[in-house]
Amino acid sequence: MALDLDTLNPEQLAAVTLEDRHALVLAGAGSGKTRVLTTRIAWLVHEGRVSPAGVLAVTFTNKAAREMLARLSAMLPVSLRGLWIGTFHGLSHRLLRAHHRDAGLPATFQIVDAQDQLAVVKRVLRALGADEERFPLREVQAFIAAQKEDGVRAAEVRARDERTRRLVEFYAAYDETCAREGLVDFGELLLRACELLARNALVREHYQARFRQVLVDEFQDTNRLQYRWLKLFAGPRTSVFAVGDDDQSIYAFRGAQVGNMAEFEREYAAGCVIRLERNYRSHGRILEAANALIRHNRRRLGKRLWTEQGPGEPLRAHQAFSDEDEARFVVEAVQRLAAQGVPLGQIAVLYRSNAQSRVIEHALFGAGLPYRVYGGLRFFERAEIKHALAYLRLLAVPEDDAAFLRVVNFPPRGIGGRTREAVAAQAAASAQPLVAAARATEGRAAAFVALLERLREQARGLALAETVRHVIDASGLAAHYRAQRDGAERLENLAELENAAAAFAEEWAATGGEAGEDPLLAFLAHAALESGEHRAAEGGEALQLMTVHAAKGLEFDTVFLCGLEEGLFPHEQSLYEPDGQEEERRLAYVAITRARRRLYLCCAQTRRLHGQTRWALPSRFFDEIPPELVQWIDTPRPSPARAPVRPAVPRGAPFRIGQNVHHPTFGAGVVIGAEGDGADARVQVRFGAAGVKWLAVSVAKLAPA
DNA sequence: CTGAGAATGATTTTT
DNA sequence: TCATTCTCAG
Repeated sequence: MALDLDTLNPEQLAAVTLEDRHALVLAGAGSGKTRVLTTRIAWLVHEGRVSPAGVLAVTFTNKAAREMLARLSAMLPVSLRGLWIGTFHGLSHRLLRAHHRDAGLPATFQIVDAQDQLAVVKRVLRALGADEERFPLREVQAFIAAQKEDGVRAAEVRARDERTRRLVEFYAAYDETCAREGLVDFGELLLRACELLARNALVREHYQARFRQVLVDEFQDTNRLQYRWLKLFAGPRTSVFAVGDDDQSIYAFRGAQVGNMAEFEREYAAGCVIRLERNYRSHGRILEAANALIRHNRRRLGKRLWTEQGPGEPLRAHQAFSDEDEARFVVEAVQRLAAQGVPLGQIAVLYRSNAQSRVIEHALFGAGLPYRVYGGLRFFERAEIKHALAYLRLLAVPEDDAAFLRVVNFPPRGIGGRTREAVAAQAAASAQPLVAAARATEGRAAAFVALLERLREQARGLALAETVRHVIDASGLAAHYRAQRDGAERLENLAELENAAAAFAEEWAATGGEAGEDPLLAFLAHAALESGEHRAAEGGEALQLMTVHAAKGLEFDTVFLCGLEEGLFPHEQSLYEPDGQEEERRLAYVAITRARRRLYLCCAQTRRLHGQTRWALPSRFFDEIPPELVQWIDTPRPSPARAPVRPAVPRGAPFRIGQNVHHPTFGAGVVIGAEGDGADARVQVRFGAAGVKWLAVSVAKLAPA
């Protein structure tokens, strides 16, 4: 695959060969987005407009970064050394390793994933004697992560109430702990990188002068911090090429700001917005359904997909009596398709929430149909892997308290809470890391430290994979799992970790790595930043089961979309979130646009959820798809959904639950409750910063938003 | 310190 | 319903 511009459509070509300026590319589903992005880079380099070292290409996933790099290497005969391509986190990590002193980090700083972060938060809350009833662990963690995603440090949080002030204290203490122990969480990677660039003019100017072309993929998923990150890398002579699709923004709950697209257009790309609306994936009816559905969203930049393929088959819809019947319907339809020769790997079953997979799996298993479920724990997130990694971290950084606590008693060696508390108290009193305090004790804790020191001594001079092997054996992990009845799989995973280390070391040697860096440190960072793909791969012999979120970016010949019911999809939780309904609709849009040829839409009248049987109406999304596109199977078309899950506001009240509203003082909010009617009507509204408030409809200047 | 039962709470999760 | 987390007795 050389650099081939002839097969690009006019819009793609315009984007690829755009003059040197900022641009926003609105790339619809299946419009050849990745191809445009990679061809753009190849074109810039090929034309001599930029050297590979002048390119910064940012993605969200490692998979996307790898794919872009692979395509680029195929298109360009030149060495791509010096090209910075990777995830926001991977690139931030690279920057921070190179400038750790300027960033105020130890050379051996460790990356903690969400799991590790939770453990640190827990430790901090315990140390502060926090009321864990009032401040659940997960909420505190979410608060800290959300603040970082917004680029806000503890000292900068505008705390209006007592509760927030307390949360800020936890946030500050958490950051202090991380700083003391040399730990950096995902948000911190980006925040530190931003602060480094913002404060250090020398570093900033160096990178701004170097990167003449900045390209961003999946721009609709960027959060506030990532937007800032991009602005800091983009100097006065840099062109930013942002590619995204506001209609596929489905990660607001993780801090993504769809508004970044409009903001970017205003701030950078004014007058240079290119729309890729020609779709190469789906048949006409599927696109029409998607277009019709998404038109119900109000906040859009606007886009309408089209295709030169014919209309194709009608969409098929089915309302089953129960979730089990729904699963049976899927199984029977899949069997018919399989009999027609459709490969199972080209069929996907999508659902809103993971809990739905159980029933479907059960039915598939009963029918003997092979399937693969995506989601769940990934390789580097498995307990046995995290344990092994903790030992490795302790080799690299003895003073890593988080790692210490994880394995001090694993495998069990009789060091319980009592001993740990004593060691922790000693460490706190002498302002030392836990290892140092433990070394000074008599007994088991000291013996553990001796074990660590022995391991470190023995690992000296060993290759990375040998070190991993040695640690697994000499730490007692291998023996522990060997003795367990169901430890075989865990042992296999540990063996796989050794393989992963070997593969990593080889890759490391081939690319040279960063000068002077320790391969063990690099491997640990790799493990944290790339927790192992668990997303679907093309082909295969098995049916693919996954959430709609996990399906983003993928495509299948046939898609079954299950559980299209009010309360499930759109999910009832979304009623309480600002713009929740629109996000759910975008999610449905993503689901629909995954299908190439056949799309089945399923719902059930009853569903077992949390042990109870619940009744549900067909999703409102059915009403938003033109009926002439849909063929109902075995079911007369159900009556329109309309009725909300919760009772609506009493008669005559102008607001419905789930509705977005605006208040002159509190700003944007969403109606989450109501009582009374007429002159007494009151509504409960959740505002962003101001929190939840009850407002009298007749008094408050509340307007629909 | 450890294992067994109770309590809990339960969308989505690229890094 | 069910999986994970927490508490308490041995």
